[in-house]
Amino acid sequence: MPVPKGSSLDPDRTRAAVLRTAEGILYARGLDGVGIAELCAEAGISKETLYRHFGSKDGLVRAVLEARSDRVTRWLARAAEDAGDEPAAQLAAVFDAIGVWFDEPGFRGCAIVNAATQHHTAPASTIAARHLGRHLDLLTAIATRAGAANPAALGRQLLLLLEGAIVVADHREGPGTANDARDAALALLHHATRRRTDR
Amino acid sequence: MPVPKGSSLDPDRTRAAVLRTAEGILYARGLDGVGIAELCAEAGISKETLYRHFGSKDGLVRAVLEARSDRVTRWLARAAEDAGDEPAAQLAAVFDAIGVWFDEPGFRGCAIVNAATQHHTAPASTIAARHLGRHLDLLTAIATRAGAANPAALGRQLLLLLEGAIVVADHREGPGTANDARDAALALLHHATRRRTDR
DNA sequence: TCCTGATCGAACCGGTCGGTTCTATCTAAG
DNA sequence: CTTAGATAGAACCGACCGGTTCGATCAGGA
Repeated sequence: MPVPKGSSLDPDRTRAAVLRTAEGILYARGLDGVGIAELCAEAGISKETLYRHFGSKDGLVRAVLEARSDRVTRWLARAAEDAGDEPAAQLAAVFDAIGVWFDEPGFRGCAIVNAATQHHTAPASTIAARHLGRHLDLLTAIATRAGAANPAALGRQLLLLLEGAIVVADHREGPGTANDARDAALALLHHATRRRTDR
Repeated sequence: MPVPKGSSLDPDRTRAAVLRTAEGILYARGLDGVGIAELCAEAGISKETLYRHFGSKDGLVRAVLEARSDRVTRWLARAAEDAGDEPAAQLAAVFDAIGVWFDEPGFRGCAIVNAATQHHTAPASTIAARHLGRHLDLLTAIATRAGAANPAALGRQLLLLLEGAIVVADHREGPGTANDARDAALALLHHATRRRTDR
């Protein structure tokens, strides 16, 4: 038996389920590649219910992107944590994690960056800027713990590798992109933490 | 006096002008952000003329992206050539060139990659893969001339920096992105060409 | 028991889309 | 001069869009 017409058993559960469904479809087909009618049908709710929950398609997109950014950020931070206390190991773990992601079926690049590319305006662009900032924070923290001479600069360089790897993995063949990024990241880390007397 | 109704003075000129106009609008507003009616109006041609020249909106997009890829590729290669014979100087020149590009008003990231992100299908994705391959060729050539131990690997790493810089410059504030990429690129070059005995 | 509110399903709205076709008109070649 | 081809401009097509509204239906609380 499908869903009856009356009140849902749990509004928060419904909302979360809608977000999860919409996230998958919007990621796979793009922000403009799917209409709200189809999103509602896939999520099993009516347009009126979606409208009350999210106000508009833009509101739904905003909620989806924010949830996704939160989850990705936690996922990367967790990957670093689980790699132990060595900064170099943490950095390698981050790039190994995205390597696994690249190989997953349906990989289409970073959903938040893609959204900002499609709608170069709020809310997507705002969320994307914050999303990159979160990645930068993680990488800069690793650079700091590694004792880099200029942790902020190294963090920004590592961010370039992270985002570049996602773009290249999305638009080019070849499974080695994450490994290339990891090698480059470790080389930069090594370079930035090298003692002056080693030169 | 606008354009009369009869045959154009030069079909090739007209086609090139349409491509130039369409490229600017499609880059600024996105593939789905503008209809062919507006493109025709801006280019000063009728829909029927555009249809005969390009067959469809997809055909127009393909022609625009191919022209853009050709031009960008020549522009980067020229930047490297003009920097002299030193591989390190050529590499720095490439990233300095994109730094100038980042600061131009209306910068919106790489038009080809953006298009492939919006329409994750042919022709955009095909052209994007080839576009990245062209960049890779240029960077690998520099790595080879620099005497890198593994020029192919270094080229791929440099490509990550190039594409990452474009993405970060597009979606984050701050004017130093190209400099960060250049510094990282030179560090990687240095690392890859370092003699074993220097370690 | 009887409301109140949430929900579905469907119809509807104005607008835009890519694409097609028609006619009047102009140019350039024969 | 004649004619074949290219063009502008406009109407038109079916489809889809995001968003709104309405009635029927159902659950849970008073």
